[in-house]
Amino acid sequence: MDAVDVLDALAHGRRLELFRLLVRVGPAGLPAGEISERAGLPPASRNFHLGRLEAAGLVEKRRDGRRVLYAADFGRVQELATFLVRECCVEASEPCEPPGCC
Amino acid sequence: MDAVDVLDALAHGRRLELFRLLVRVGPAGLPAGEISERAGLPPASRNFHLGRLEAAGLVEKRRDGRRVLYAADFGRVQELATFLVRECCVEASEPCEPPGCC
DNA sequence: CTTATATTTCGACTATTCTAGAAATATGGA
DNA sequence: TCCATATTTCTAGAATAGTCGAAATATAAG
Repeated sequence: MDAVDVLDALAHGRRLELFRLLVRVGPAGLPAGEISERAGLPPASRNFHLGRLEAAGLVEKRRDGRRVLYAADFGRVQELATFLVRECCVEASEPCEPPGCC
Repeated sequence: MDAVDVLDALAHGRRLELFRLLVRVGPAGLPAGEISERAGLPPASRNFHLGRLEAAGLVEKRRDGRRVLYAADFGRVQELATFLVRECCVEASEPCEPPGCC
């Protein structure tokens, strides 16, 4: 996993909004058109951002007739969090007690 | 918490490297000069990036004599992860089973 | 006060990302 | 095939972020 790609994909107001929308909707996902409506994004911008989320592995797309559905990939977030603190305190001189760490 | 700020702060190769360095070192932190050495970053760039991490609440700085020590704030990462999937599947039509979610 | 060391701020240049209209492509139905 | 609808790709200008040398600022010790 390239953590920078995942973080970069989420580090944008529009994309964070899109991702959280898909998280709320669940595995069923939403068609691209409805995503545009609900997020107030023109098709070109919507595709630009969904494309980055997809490249980072945060959303998956599948075709359903003439529509394309996008859905969030939840596991990716968990992976990310564990990666960030993976080597916590390995170089620390004193024992490490902060919460969410070791 | 402004999740975009936290994500944006981490969504950069240099900054991710800096943060993980401070995570490894633990709460004791490192002086700015040593951070420059270990990360191979000139002072101006180092400060630019540490400043963004600090603004996002991911690192804290404290003065120690003529040095300034930077240390990671671990809790922030946990907060971030729970925020990202907080409203998971609240709009889903079918029950939601993916791992790391509901 | 003067000097040496550590860190921060300034400034200008380069590179990347965002945005969205318009054109192109794909699908399904009559 | 022809048409309507859904989505993607193209394109170029605007906005934002990154880089780092050099100057400015802070701190401690003699």
